[in-house]
This record gives sequence, structure tokens and C-alpha cells, in this order.
Amino acid sequence: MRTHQPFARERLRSFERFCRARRLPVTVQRRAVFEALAARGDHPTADQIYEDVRTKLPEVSRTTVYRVLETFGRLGVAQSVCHPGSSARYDANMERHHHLVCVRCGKMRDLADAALDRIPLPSRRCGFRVLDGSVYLRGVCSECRDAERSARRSTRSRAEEKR
Amino acid sequence: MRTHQPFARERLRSFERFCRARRLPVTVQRRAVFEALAARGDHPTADQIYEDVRTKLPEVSRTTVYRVLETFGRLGVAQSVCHPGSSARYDANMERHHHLVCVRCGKMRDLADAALDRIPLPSRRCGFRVLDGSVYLRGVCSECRDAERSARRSTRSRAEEKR
DNA sequence: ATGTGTGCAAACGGTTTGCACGTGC
DNA sequence: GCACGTGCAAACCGTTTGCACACAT
Repeated sequence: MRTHQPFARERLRSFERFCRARRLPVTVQRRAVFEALAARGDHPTADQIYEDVRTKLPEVSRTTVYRVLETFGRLGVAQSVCHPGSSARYDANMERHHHLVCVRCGKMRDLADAALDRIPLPSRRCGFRVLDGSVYLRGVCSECRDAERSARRSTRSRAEEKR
Repeated sequence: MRTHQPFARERLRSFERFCRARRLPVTVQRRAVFEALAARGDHPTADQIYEDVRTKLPEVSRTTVYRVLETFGRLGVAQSVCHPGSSARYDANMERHHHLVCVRCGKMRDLADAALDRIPLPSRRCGFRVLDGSVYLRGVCSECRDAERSARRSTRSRAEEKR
């Protein structure tokens, strides 16, 4: 992808502009966390980000990464995505998008889908002022489907042993 | 709501049938956790459930509540719903439904909405076999909207102080 | 009777906090 | 220069685990 590098640089630029506009000091650490986050297409945990950042900034502390991510979440630079049975995960993709979640292993992927984007959202509901919405699709990923198949096979043979 | 009690009893019955069908021993603790969960319309944390259960079953241990909830999640009696920046939460409502999430305080509510139920889901996407889907609406709840209004007021007055 | 669930206490791991120092603006 | 961000280490807290005993089937 030839356009990736310039795009990343542009993202970094707009990140800096964003920070300055809010009088939020642009520190090396924040820049590094932002870059690490933007470089990923998945939903890393704080610790994965920490590891990524450490390759560029070995002296960074885990605490700082947590704090920066918290700040990002609060300011809308990244969002923390939820995920049952796992530690907090972050997503640098702030554009409207949806999620695929594997009900077996919990793996999650972003999903761009124009049809889902078009669903009409209520603007107000149950006292909430609705800002936006996204669709969570639950399903079984290909790895788990395979694993399940073999598990079923072994269950069946175990059942046969019992007879 | 006159129909509530009998409905709850029926839910409990079908829970027991469900357990027996799967050779899952029906213990006092499981029954109590199920009742506590079913009695709530919101998404309690394991600890809130523990507190609820304890009023009926003072000797119960927190560990047991965690284990029972984990079992319920695995068996489809309840689902664990995700929630950034919070400990695991559970939802006894296994029927198709959607969620309202407050982006400020994280409060979450179930939302029944026939129009949202009708959105067409892809059956297969990115290697996932899609089973179902639900819509997460993000917004600001009434409490936070009020709080925000007063915060904005005080920010403005602080800004005025600075001049 | 036997497999499974439960209670307890201790371990675990991700996250937060208090404080002194360093850095961006 | 001042406010705010950072690093460190310790505290915190939700959750899990190992084990002996109890209970449902």
C-alpha cells in the first residue's frame, strides 16, 4: 500500500493539531502511543501498546501508557472498546465502523459496511441523547469453527467410548 | 405489574429444566444467582450480584458467584456484556435486544426496538459465520447531560476569572 | 456412590495512585 | 516559570486457583 506512509504522517499531523487546539501538551510519549495505536488495525490491549511503544521509546513506563490511553479515550482520539473477559482494548479508528466479535475466543475485528452505516438511529431514547451507534455482529471466526469441528469429533468419540 | 411474579417463577422453572437437560446440577447457589440476575433490568457487575444473592443466601462466597456467572455465560443462560472501563457485567436478557451506552458515565441500558431488530445482517463476513447482531447506541444520558451543563457553566466562569 | 459444586484463603494481573522530578508551552 | 506530564513503586481491586469438604443426582 503506497499511500500508507503519507497517510500515517497526515494522521500524526492532525493529531498534533488536535492536541494544540485543546491546549494538550504534545509529548514524545503521546506521539509514540498515538503512532503505535494508529499502526494497528486490530484492538490492542494497553499492554500490547506498551510493548509496541517500548520498541521506539524503551524508557517509557507502563503507567504513562495507561494514562495516555485514558486521555485519548476521554478526548476522542481513540476509543476504548469493550470486550467481555478481557482487559481494556483500544481502537484508533474513530470513523464510523462496526464490529465482528467471535463468541468463542473473543477476537474482534473492525468492519466497514455501508449498508450497516445507513441504519436509521433514533435521536433520543429513554432519556439518552443518541450521538451515534454501531452494530456488533456476533459469530464464530474461522479458527474457532475449525477448532469446534475437531472438538465435536473428539466429544463424539468419547461418547462412543462410554457405551 | 401483576404478571411479573408468575413470569419470574416460569423463568426459574425453565432455568431448572434447562440445567437438568444438560445434566447441570441445580444448586441453591445457581438458583439464587439466576433469580438475582433475572430480577434486574440493568447490567449488574459480578459484585452487585454477589451482594444481591447474599441477602437471600448470606453464606454464599464471592468465588461461587463468579463461577456460576461464568457457567451461565458459557451455557447461554446469561451473557456477559462488555463495557469499557468497568468490571464484567452480566445480562439475563437473552432475547434479541440492543444497548444504550452513556459515553460519559458508562451507564448502559437494554433497548427493545423492533426497527433495529429488522436490520439485515450479513450471514458471513471476513471469515466469520455471523450468528446475530445488536446495535450499540452511544449517547449522553439525562444525568450526564445535566452535569455537563453545570460543568460548562463553571468552566465558563473559570475562563472569565482568567481574563 | 460419585462426580460436581462450593467455600476459603491465597495468588494473580491489570490498573490506579501518591509523590518527586522532568518537560512542553 | 508554571502547569502539567512522567516514572517509579506500592497499593488496589476484581478475578482466578488449589484444595478439602459438601451436595445433587
